[in-house]
Amino acid sequence: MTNYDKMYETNDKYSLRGRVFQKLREDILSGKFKEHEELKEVAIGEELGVSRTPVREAFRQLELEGLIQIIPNKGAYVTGITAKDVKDIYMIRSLLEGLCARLATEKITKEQLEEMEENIYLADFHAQKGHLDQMAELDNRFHDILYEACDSKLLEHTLRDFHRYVLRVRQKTLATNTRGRASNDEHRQIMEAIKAGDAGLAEQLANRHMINAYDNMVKNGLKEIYGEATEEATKADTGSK
Amino acid sequence: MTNYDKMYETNDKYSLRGRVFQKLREDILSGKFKEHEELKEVAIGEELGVSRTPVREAFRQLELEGLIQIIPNKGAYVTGITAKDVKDIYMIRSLLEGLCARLATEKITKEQLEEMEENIYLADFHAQKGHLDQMAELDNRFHDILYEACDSKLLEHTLRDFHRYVLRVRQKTLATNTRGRASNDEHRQIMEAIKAGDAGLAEQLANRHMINAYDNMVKNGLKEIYGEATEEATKADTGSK
DNA sequence: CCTCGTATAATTGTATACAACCTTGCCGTT
DNA sequence: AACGGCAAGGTTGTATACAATTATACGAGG
Repeated sequence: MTNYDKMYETNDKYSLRGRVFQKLREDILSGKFKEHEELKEVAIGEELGVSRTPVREAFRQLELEGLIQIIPNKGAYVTGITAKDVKDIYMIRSLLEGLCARLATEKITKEQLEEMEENIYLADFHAQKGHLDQMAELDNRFHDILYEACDSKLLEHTLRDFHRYVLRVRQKTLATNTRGRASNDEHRQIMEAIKAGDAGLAEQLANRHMINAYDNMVKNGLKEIYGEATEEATKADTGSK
Repeated sequence: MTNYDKMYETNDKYSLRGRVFQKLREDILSGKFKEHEELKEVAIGEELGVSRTPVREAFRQLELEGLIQIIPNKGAYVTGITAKDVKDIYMIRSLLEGLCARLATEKITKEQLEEMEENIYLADFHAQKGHLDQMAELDNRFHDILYEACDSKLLEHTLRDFHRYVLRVRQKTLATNTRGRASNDEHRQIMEAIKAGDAGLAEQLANRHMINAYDNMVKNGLKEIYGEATEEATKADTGSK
């Protein structure tokens, strides 16, 4: 859950710790740091030109976000995502994105709805052109709009957490053009349901959207990529008891 | 979401930072620190006999758990829970506890089921006697068992976070004997559905259980207690822009 | 009497020094 | 050659010192 207010961002923007935190999160999610890689305080501090203190504090945040795992007196390691984790996240997200869409139907503002339409329109264009990077960006933004529109700081923050968490995996699997197009069609349906004020339908569609996204990932070989991460993770665990 | 592994606990148990973190969390949830109260690093450090460093790191964890809010260069303040927050949490929990019960139906172990039965049996006893403290404790434990039984570290951790978060409120509102008894009856129904292997029913019942709990809170005057927290929170926000 | 500015105190942010712990590799023993 | 202990190096944990920022109080000016 963590916190869910704006202070958070200002906090991250203007303090060294915040900048280190954001940098490291970015690097982990983008895959610059690989799974189970060790993060050393001094090395990162030197690289960013700061002392260990802000680095350590950033580590604590990363740990709470689930991106790294800190083993006392030993080190900080990038956490691995197992195939089961991804499955669980999509199960949870399916329900919560549904709830979010339902709430958004009542609370969405005119501006948000317009940005959504624009987003879908643009995504159509990029789908035709085969611009995968832009597609991914627009997909992120679509869900972000939805999160904002539900008018629940808590739900918004929770969904954002989960969304961020699977970014690493999604980058590899959404990169198929056919799914990108289908996904955008589903976005359109959700948007139309919200526009029509049909909260129940919007919920159902958002629900389904997640399930489809997951099914697609499984089809494209999620198992092969992250299937064996489980053993390594457990191995790391036993080492510290 | 935060992290969801066991290291977490060992981490908290054996390090100063961990102990400070647990102590402060305990104190906030138990109400020793009131809402919007300022937490000063040196004062807490002296009280616990540690330096500022572990206190600061504990603060970062508490912030990520949503229990305090850190305003840069200003201070750390205990976050307030608004009535809307509580409502949102129960909406989310309703879905996720349902999912949890559904999954648990497939995955629950014999030992867990037995502990559940014992829990309900004991709660019946304490309900008769009017032992409110024990009732609350057993209620916590019932849900914990369910979280463990769903066999999803992620869902377990997420639900635990939310559950912890509303503890502050629940302490005051579950303290009515009639609700305690009704709640335990609902627990029994959920348990029986799981025992019978009816995942759909278990999900529905757990779903309903949360809604009932929330409705009861509203009836018992949740609004009056936490209604005005919103203004104070926003006031605190604007001060830092 | 009120307002604004400045100086001082208090508090957090960061850097660094020291302590505790873990890892690693060498060496001696078996 | 294999095993175990011990020492040295490295890494994290904690404490403390210093810098930067913010709050407070006091006084000058209107």
